[in-house]
Amino acid sequence: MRNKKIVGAPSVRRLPSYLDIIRDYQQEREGVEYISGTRIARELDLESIQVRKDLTITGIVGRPKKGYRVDALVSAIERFLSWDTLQDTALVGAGNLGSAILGHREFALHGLNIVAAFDSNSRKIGTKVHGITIMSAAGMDIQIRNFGIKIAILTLPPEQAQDAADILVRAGIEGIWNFTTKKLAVPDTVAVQNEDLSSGFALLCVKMRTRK
Amino acid sequence: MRNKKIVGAPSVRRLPSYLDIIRDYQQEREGVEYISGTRIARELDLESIQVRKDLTITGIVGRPKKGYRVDALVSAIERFLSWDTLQDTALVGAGNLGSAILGHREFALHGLNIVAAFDSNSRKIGTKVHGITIMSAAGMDIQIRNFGIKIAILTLPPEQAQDAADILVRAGIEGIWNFTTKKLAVPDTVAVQNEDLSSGFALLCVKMRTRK
DNA sequence: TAGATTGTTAATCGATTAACAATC
DNA sequence: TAGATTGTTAATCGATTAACAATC
Repeated sequence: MRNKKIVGAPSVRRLPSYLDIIRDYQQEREGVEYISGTRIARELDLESIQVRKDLTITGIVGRPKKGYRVDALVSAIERFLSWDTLQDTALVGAGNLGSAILGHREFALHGLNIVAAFDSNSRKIGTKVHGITIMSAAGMDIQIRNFGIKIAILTLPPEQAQDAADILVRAGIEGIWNFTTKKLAVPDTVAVQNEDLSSGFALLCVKMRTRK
Repeated sequence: MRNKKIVGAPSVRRLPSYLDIIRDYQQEREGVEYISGTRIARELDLESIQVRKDLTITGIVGRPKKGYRVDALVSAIERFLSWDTLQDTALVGAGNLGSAILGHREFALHGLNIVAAFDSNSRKIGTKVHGITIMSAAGMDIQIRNFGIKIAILTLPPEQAQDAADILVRAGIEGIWNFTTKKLAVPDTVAVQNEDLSSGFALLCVKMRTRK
């Protein structure tokens, strides 16, 4: 039987923010060995029990009264998220959003390493965006196989999303971070994470209305 | 007593995707009067009961056997999200991510109208990004009052986030869409929606690992 | 030691799903 | 009419929070 220990999505989503806090703490107070769940919770305005519960999924074990070893905790979170080695990634669609993602330096702290970028617009091909040369979408499958890339970021017009996904899957991609509004049809061996920017804005609008 | 009917965040988050589907349908089959929850669910790979339940929060009433009136449904969702009139918004921080948001045309379909953009980098001030002139952050409070802007998008370096938030609150901002990693301290009359891009990537990484 | 913190087990809360009568 | 769909009420599932013993 499989290691079918299922972890909750909300917990996984909070881990990156914990990681940021812990690293800040590590830098501010160099040499400090322990950080408590209570402190992480305070910084993020959460309940400490939630932080402790979330951290258990990484396998970290703390010490009563002291907290968690700072370096061990960073390692545990990184390992759990597979961020201990940078994930080589391809960006597909170098428009506004794609370019912004290419230039978002903070992603390097979160395990993301974009090694190739593709676009079908011939005027963009060969140009550099934030240090990465844009390549033709025509040779995408070969390049992805050559680089051995397993993750793709989809930031192209919705009409092209499914075609691109098909090519990516055939090229051996195992995970797609989908910023388009289109639902993708892929084999269930391929993980898809849909990112819908407007859902957050919708929530903000409703919060504002109910606050009055 | 207040109209304290609290609606769930997950339901609100799904509404924009329903809106997209319904509008597509409206365009593809012009003149069609009804769309069923079943159909929306199929497009998005959800359960139809979930779609029906979500739609009730907008106040829409459907007709058994037929579904929901297409135009009434669009209106109901838009009204519920306050997207029936475009929300005038200020963008604070015209870096990579900020510029991408300025150029993201799809937001206009989701109630978002960016009417002013600010940056503290003097080399950017006065230049145009996607048709919007970047203004000096120094005069931000006055401009925001003049424009009567109630929503701000925060896309600047984390160190500057709290200071900017303080200015925005004093300038009469009622909602902040926060793309920085910093937790903001604001009066509880001000709504804040935190957007953490790396949380989605974390989830993708974990999905990929547990899929093998 | 006393007080703070962890980690486990139980209780609560909220969201999703199921069942089904009402309806066109 | 028969079959599809809505909307309501109940059941299930999962996430958050509470309580508390163990520990350093």
